[in-house]
Amino acid sequence: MGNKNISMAVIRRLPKYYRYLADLLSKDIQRISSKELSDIIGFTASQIRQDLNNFGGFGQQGYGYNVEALHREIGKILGLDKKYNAILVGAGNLGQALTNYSGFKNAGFDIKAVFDANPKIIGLKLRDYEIMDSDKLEEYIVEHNVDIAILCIPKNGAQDVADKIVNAGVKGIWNFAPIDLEVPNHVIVESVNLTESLFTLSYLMKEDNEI
Amino acid sequence: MGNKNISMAVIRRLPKYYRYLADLLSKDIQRISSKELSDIIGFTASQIRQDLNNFGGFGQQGYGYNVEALHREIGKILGLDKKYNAILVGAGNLGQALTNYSGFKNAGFDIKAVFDANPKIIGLKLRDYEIMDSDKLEEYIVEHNVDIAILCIPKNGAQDVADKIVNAGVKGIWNFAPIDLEVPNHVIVESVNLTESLFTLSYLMKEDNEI
DNA sequence: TAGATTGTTAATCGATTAACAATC
DNA sequence: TAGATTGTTAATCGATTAACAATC
Repeated sequence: MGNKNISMAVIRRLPKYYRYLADLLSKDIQRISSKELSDIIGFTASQIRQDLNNFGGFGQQGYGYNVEALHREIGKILGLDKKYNAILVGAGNLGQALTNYSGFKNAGFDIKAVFDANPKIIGLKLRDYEIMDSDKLEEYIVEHNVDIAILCIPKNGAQDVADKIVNAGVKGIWNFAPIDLEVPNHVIVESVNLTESLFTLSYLMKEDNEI
Repeated sequence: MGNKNISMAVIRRLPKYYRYLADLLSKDIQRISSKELSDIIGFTASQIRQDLNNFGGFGQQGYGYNVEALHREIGKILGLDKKYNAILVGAGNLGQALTNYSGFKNAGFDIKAVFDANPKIIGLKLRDYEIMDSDKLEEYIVEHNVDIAILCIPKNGAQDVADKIVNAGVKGIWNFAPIDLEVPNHVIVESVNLTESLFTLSYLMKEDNEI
């Protein structure tokens, strides 16, 4: 229950609301109207009210929204109060960078272990983690109740790894491999495709030149 | 000219077409119909034909599309044949990882220099680059005709850096700072917001649990 | 109370899908 | 030629914006 079939367009705006509300909070601003929020966030006031009303009536006529309460509510909607066990697979450059990424704790993701298939780095220390052999992936997932995997591995083999970890019980994947993973319906994949982002920038720069 | 006011929805599908066509090419597949492409890429055949026809009639009735020609054309549409001078600002974990990112050369982005504001790492070697002082940013941009900057810096100060580099002549920014940069109309910003992506994953995992 | 602003319905806009004539 | 499949127009669907009664 609770799911009124919210569109992805709305969902992807939620983190932005959350971020701007945190900014307001840090400036000790206590209330805000949809009009004022519109001015700083760039969505229309109408859209803001529509978006929020998908989840509840958080505002008050004649007053607007209480910044702290709305921030807290959106945090709950985003599931930031939930805790998940996570692992990181692929301790290359990007994987190492993400291991240091502070965002995980805000999202309630607890990185329990780091894996790699390269014998040259297995056993090495990376921050608080000793890099483990990818062969141990399934065993570890089952034993430690891992919910989420962060995949920082090359395109080749990514689907194989996804199959294995999903089989072992992983329910969500933050995917940095440049491939569209195929997973069962109950598994969530959120992909960050750097190449697609870069190519989009390339396209937009070209367009600009042409105008 | 050439810009028929293509929607962002279409633009963000282009890199995906390009990637799937490259896959087909590597499998020596020479022709493909919108129906067959639909089956592997997941968009409807109708959408594929609509998308492509924004840029020209690349197909042939009764035959379909020539994979190699279409791949090449989309590469041109994406501006991958164009060359740009780029710099990377912020040689922290993520900046270091991106310095090693092979995608830049495919997009025609030539990283000319790496900058950081931290005195402790200025002067150190990072791959082929000696990390330069961010104080030299504007001077360097003007002298070396830098078109594009990759920003891997913290939220605080990101807008200041953006203002400076735009002022010095940068026309495009690949932004990893978790902030919506304000830039003049002629400057393109493409942002990768890891926190927003992670929060989206958090939301989707929660939703699934509720169903 | 009067003014402000929400929550929500209705109108508009844009994107996706369906249909089919054109044509290879 | 007959069959296949495009390019393109028309229909549908969904998302955004506008409007306003409800109400704090």
